Amino acid sequence: MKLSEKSRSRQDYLKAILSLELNGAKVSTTSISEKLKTKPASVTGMFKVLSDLGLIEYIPYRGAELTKPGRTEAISLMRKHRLWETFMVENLGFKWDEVHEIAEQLEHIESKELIDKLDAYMGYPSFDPHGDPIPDADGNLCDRRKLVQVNMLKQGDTASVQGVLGSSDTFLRHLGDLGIRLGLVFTVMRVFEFDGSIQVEFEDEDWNMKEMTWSKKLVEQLLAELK
Amino acid sequence: MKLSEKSRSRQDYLKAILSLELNGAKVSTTSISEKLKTKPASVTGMFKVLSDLGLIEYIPYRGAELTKPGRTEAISLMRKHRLWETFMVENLGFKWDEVHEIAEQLEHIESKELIDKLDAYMGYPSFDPHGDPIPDADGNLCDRRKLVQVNMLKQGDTASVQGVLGSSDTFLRHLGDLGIRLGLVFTVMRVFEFDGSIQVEFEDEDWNMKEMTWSKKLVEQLLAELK
DNA sequence: TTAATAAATTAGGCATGACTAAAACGCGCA
DNA sequence: TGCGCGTTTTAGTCATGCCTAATTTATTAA
Ligand SMILES: [Mn+2]
Ligand SMILES: [Mn+2]
Ligand SMILES: [Mn+2]
Ligand SMILES: [Mn+2]
Repeated sequence: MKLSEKSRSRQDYLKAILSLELNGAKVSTTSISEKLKTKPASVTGMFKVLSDLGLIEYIPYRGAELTKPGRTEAISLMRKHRLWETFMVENLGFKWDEVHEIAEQLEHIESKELIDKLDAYMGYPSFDPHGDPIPDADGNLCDRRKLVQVNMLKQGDTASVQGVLGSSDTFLRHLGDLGIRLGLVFTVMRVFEFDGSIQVEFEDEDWNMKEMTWSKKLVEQLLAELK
Repeated sequence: MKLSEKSRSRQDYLKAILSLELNGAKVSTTSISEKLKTKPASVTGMFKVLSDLGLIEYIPYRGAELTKPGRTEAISLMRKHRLWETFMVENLGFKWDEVHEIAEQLEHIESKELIDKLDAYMGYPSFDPHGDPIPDADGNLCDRRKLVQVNMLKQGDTASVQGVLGSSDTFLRHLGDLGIRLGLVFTVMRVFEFDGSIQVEFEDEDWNMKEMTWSKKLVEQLLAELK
């Protein structure tokens, strides 16, 4: 077995494992195969490779866990992913639903100098366009901003959109269609118990006050910061 | 054979073929294998693949030639390579000898939107940090700036450093060691017939006039624009 | 305690893109 | 015309990472 080899595939597995661990979920071959759109049998094979490389602790039929080096690598990938996303949105003018797939590629560029200089160039941002925290150059990961799901808000609350749960492009695109963007300040006018939807009021791009009703499904995935 | 597949390997072959064609050299399996640090037998294999994909015209024992689609793809790679190099030097503060290897990775990122927005962000630069022209979004490649090799200059000529021949990192690093950078304005004081070296005068970073003797090997690879 | 079921692993293949060694080719020169 | 040598291709392997199908294991319910 050739040690010390990096590869896009291995790195995507490490990232997927980290993501499940951060959610407190069990890292099974099935859960990983769903995330990466492969098959459980393929995951078993990769678990062996990563285990031989010392990047995960793998007990057959029991699941996997990142080792110190594995976690370091995974966090570095997360850092790169989020910094590139931030660059694309803040500097290049992409919308927040357009950058995930491209960052999925950019995160594999091997150069610590590059990512650290990009970080400095942007002034060391703390959060990516989806509200997720960006690990610093030493791999320190701060908590997600103390945000609340919008469905927890009560009538009269004023808050600003600061993130989303998950990273579904269709959801982000839907938000875009409705004119919901990061930083949008809105006030909860009414909460409908019947279907869990809420009526909100906010200023649109043309400075006009606008009323809108957000569905239960939408507000459950939308994160905001209370004013 | 799975058509329509992109891959880093195939793309590097296309770039290597384009580079040889632009130099007017014959595209043989040996020449490509030297450029890519593979073996001629491997090149034969890849020539077949690229030929099946319609990206090159390949006649066994005769060599290869880019087709229209192949050339388009290769020029797009060249565009991406040079734009990323420019970004790293102009925006991130890299030196011109540090960016080639990283651009070798970045050029494979698949996203026309990304590279076009990066191009716009930088104000549509025409030349990369090594003086090479950057193809535009439609694949139009203008000529290299009409530069002269420094060994062709005569006593009393004043010129500015605008590029290098080839892309050897050791050469670029050597230039850096001597304080020779893009845009440096210098005057030829003497030309030594004996060994082809020339004595020049220029202002260093601290605004002091500085004299230096450049070797024949150095000035042959250094390109400048006459004032 | 055992049987059924769901999850995970093994076995066997395939595609890509490298490699080495051996055979075939093509071109210049006698 | 034909020989010789350097170039190129072919043949056969290997590593990676994916797949499907068959088998094994863990867990849960009877
Ligand atoms: Mn990725
Ligand atoms: Mn993100
Ligand atoms: Mn490359
Ligand atoms: Mn260049």
